Order: sequence, then structure tokens, then C-alpha cells
Amino acid sequence: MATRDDVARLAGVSPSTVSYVISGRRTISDATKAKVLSAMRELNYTPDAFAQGLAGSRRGILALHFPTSVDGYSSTEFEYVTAAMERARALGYHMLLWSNPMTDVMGLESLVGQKLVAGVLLMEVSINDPRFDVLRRANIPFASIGRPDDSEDLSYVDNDFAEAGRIAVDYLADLGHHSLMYINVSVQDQKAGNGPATRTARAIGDAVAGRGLRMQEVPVENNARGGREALEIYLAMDPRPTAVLALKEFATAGFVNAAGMASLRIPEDLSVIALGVGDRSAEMVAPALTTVAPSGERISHAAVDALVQQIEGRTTGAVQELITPQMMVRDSSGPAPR
Amino acid sequence: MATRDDVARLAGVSPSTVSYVISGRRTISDATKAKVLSAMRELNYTPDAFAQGLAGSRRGILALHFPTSVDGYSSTEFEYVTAAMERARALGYHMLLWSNPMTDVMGLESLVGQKLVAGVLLMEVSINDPRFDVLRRANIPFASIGRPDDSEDLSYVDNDFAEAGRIAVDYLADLGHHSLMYINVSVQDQKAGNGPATRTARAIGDAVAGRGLRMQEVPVENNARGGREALEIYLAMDPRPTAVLALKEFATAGFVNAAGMASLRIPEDLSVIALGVGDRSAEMVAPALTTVAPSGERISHAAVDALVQQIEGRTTGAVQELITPQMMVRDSSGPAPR
DNA sequence: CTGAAAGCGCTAACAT
DNA sequence: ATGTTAGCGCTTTCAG
Repeated sequence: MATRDDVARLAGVSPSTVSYVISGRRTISDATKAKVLSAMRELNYTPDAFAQGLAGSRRGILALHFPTSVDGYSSTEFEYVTAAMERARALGYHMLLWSNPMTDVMGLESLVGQKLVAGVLLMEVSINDPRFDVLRRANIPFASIGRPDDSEDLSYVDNDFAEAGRIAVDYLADLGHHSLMYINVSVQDQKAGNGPATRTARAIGDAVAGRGLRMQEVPVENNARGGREALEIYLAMDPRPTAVLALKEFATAGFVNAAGMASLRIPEDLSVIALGVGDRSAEMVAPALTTVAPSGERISHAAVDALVQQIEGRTTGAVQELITPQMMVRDSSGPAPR
Repeated sequence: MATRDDVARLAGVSPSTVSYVISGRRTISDATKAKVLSAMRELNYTPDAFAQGLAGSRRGILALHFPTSVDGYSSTEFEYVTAAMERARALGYHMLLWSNPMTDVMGLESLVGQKLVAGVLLMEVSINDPRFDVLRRANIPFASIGRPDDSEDLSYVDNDFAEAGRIAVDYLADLGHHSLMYINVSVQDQKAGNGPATRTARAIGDAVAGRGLRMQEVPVENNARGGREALEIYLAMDPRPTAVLALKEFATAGFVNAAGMASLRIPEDLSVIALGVGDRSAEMVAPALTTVAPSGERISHAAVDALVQQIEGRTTGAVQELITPQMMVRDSSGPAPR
């Protein structure tokens, strides 16, 4: 592979001149610029990223920490990843997908210590997430999709859960529903401090109290079996709630499908609203799920922007943004039965 | 941040000694090793990845090319990504997710020219994929998940589509089905040379001929609407096939859900088998889909292994592996109606 | 407007 | 068993 010196030789200029026509950090005469450019093309030259990174200050790689989960991932979560990836590309950065467990603090320290990446974007943030301390200590730019409870000086972009709770509950209350069930993540996930679960529970609780409704919470695992369990619990309730708010798509699908088997009619007997579930997943289920969810693309884009702003040093303090979720009424919700 | 020279100074040894205790490429006395290690710890030292990459030969990053698609991605496809990511990590490599469009040959050339990555893993391979030529010319190690038609000297891991076709068709034939419908990807995707679609069509065609069955092919887009269109076409057929083989999960879900709305009973009136769809997606649908699919994890692991073998120079020629798909009978298939 | 030269923080060959 | 030294291919000062 050709190096910068090869180009310089062919063009009959000094090596640094080649660098300067590439970086544009110096005014170069059109004549030499042309010579250099044509030499570059002839040799099919591309600067070596490692040499650039070592010599210069810019290391154009971002890490996206997407911790592995036993539950597997949904297409909804994948949307966040692809959106972040595309935004990074648009801003001239490569994206390193980093999947070590969330608890692997040592691994994160070492990733950062290697200085391979210019900044880190965190996903799957818990309310007491240990990664923030590591990153703060390491003095590396970072931002997060989601936020911990103590987020004062942090740069993050998150769903506006309070708004999501209000939207969903207002919608149901206006349709005459008085009694709700909330399908939460598993107790284990709640203990682990799952951010969306925690905030959604608070938000719905507040909204329910504000409208004078009743709500019962049911924790299940996010898979078809969890959804079936939730249905059994639902069937055993007396009186039964007329609406269900649910957090995760696999459990929600399991619930809806089991309800169908049990000859419960959705939405005639029971309304279901999926929170935070993407459009593709919502339409895989029958009846198609009414959802309240933020645009994953908007969240990821804003988060990457926040990170890059820090990296490039053009920011005054932390960027904090809450994305307003949108309600998409599909076929799983309607007026309360009388 | 501390550098290697800082560590050497603190430990009272030469800089290269520090390098050697890290790499283990030289026998070091326990005494000095201890000194160095403690100095490293005290300074919280981690070697700089860019310096290591520039000076040495090892550049521990793999690129995973996951081209952007307008259709969005399913959780099934995401499984391939996470599995590849984890295998890379286990083998001591970082994973760069690269999402430029498949046709961005220039971009690929430049990524490779930068020498940022030690090798490239291709996903979403089409039968006449332009990326292989680029990579071959660039003389960089690469492997693929999926394969083009001309794959003689290539390293790839792919689903054994012929086997998948046999498994699915034999199963249906043994249950008394004579007439099948095959829900293919859109005509546009077929023209683009979608590998799984092309090979599945061939495989099913062969298997159907071998068992003396009939088959009709229906191309639709991979979304809920496409599935509904497929159902309309199905309903218009006379006589109607008793079994449907389908390729993509969003279209399949749309078809099954629309069938339910039309009061078609699955599997009593009609069997549905989803090809290449993962377990999580199969269970989001009601009735849960019978699937014939390879383990995405196995494919990704084998593909990363093949790539790393090339990078590390311990391979004799191309590694080519076909992964046998497994049938998972769920609730969407059964005996042909009489 | 352009060149020369000093690093960036390492690896690995060449010493002893 | 350890030290010395020549690069790796760039960016960026310093010098015209």
C-alpha cells in the first residue's frame, strides 16, 4: 500500500504538503494541489487511520455500548443501534459496537484506556448505572441513551416517560377505562434498576392518581411465556381491569395472543397499549398494537449529536433532551366495555 | 494518561521491557515482571491502541458490513449481529459496525484503504455482490455470512438452503399437502439478487418437483401490508393451496394475522411454515410459527472464525461451511385438510 | 506558499 | 534476561 511519502515523491513535493492538501489546513496553490491529487489517485492512496490517530488528535471512532442481555433483543432496540450508526457516519465517525456486560467495569476502563475511541455512547442505562463513574473518572467524552437517577451533569437523551404515561392514561381515561393493569419487566430487571421500567411505573402511577383510576402492576419476563403468565393473572382478577399497559414487546405479544386463545376480544373486552414498542413490532401482532413510543431514530440521533459536540469541544455543559413520545392508535385499544 | 515510558521509568527498567512483559514475547524474570506490573497498576496504564496498531502488525478491529435497508431489520437479523460481535470479542477483536449501502463500493474501498480494520465480514450478501471484487483487489482478509453465486475461492458460512427446502417440503408432503404457496421477497429484492430468496426458491422448487407437488410463488414486500396482499392472492386461488412457505417475518406475520381476520383457521385449514425466522419472532405471532431456520449464532460464530483464521494466517484456502437448518414445529402447521 | 524536522507511543530487530 | 534503536505513517510546529 502506498504511503504519504510515495505520493509526495510522485508529485514532487514534500510529504507535509501532501498532508496539507488532505487536511486543508494550509492554503496550497492550485498547481501543486492538482499534482498531489493526481498522484494520490494514481497510487490509490488513503491515509492510514492508525497513523493519523497517533500523530493527530482526532480518533474518529465512537463506541456504542450495547450490553448483552439474556433476553435477546427486539427489532425496536435494533432501531436505536442502526440510527446511531447512521448518525455517526454522517458526522464522520466510525462506530464500534461494544457488547460487554454492563457490569464489566474493568473492561470498559480498559476500552477507554486504550484510547481507541474518541467517546462512548451508553445504551440500556439503569437508574444507578456503574458505567458513568468509570467514564467520568476516565475523563473521556460520553453521552447516553437513557439516564440514571442522578443525572445532573450528564449528557443524555431519553424518552419523556412522564409524558408517555400521561398520554396513555389520558387516552384510556377519556375512553371510560377506570381500572388498569401494568405489565412490568421482571422483578429481577426492576431490581437491576431498569430505567424505562422504573420511570414508566412512576409516570403511570402519577397519571393514574391524577385521573382517579386504579392500577395493578404485574411483573413478568419479556417473552411469550411471560405474556401468558400475565394473562393468567389477569383472568384471575376480580373485577378485571379493562385496559392493559405493557412495556416489552415479546411479553405484550404473548399476552395478546394468549388473550385471543382465551376468547377475550381485544379491544372490545380489553384495551392493550404497548409502551416503547416500535412500529414494526407493533404490526407483527394481531390485533396490531396501539403504541406510545418515542422515535428511536430521533433519540439516537440526538444522543450521537450530544456526544460528538463534546468530543469536538463545542458545547457549554451537559446536553439533556427528553423526546416526546407519540401515540399511534392501532387496533388493540378502544372504549371501555360497559 | 500515562505512557509506556512513564511505566518504565517508575519500574526502573527500559521501555521495551515494559512492552515485553505485556506481550509475553520474551522471558522476563519474575522480579522485573513484578516491578513492571505494579508500576502499570499504579499508573493505571493501558497501551495505546493506535500506537500498537501503527508500530505492530496487529490491528484488532473487524468490520461487520451490515448495509442499511429501507425495510428495517428484524430481531432475527439482529441475532446475527450480536452473535458475531460476541465471537469477535471472544477472539480478542473489536467490532466496527459499518452500515453504508451495499452499492457504496467507493466507501468500502476507502474503509479498507484506511487500514483501520484487519478484516471485513459481509452480511446481506447478494448472488452477484459487488463487494467481493473490491475486497479481493484490496487484498484484505474477508469472509461472508451468505454467499454469491460465484463463490469458488471465497470464505463463507451460509444456511444450507437445499436442506431447508427438503425439510420443509418433506414435512408438508408427509402430512398430505399437495399444493403449496411460496411467499417470496419483492420482485425488486429478487432482481437485486437477494441470496436467501434465490436459493430458497430453487430449493423449494427442487423439493416440490421431487415429491410431485405443486407450488405457486407470490412476491410481496416484507411488511404487514405485503402479508395482507399475499393473503388476498391466496384467497383468490382456486383450488387454494393447503400450505404456505414464507420467507420474511414481517410479511409472514401479516399473512397469518390477515388469515385470522378472514376466519381461515391455521393450521386446520392451512399450514404455514416460516423459513429463516428466529425463535423470538416466531413466538410473537399467533399461532406461533413453525420454522425451518439455521442457528444465527452458529452461522455468525463460524463466519467470524473463518475471518479470524485468515487474518491470523492459519488457514489453507477458503473456509466454506453450510449450516444445517433445524425445524421447530410450533402451532402453525399440521396435516392437510381433507 | 512550501519544506524540514520533531514527535505521537508503541513493536521488534539488533544488540549485549 | 534486559537494554538500545530504528522505524510504523502520519500531524504540526518551526523556518523560510
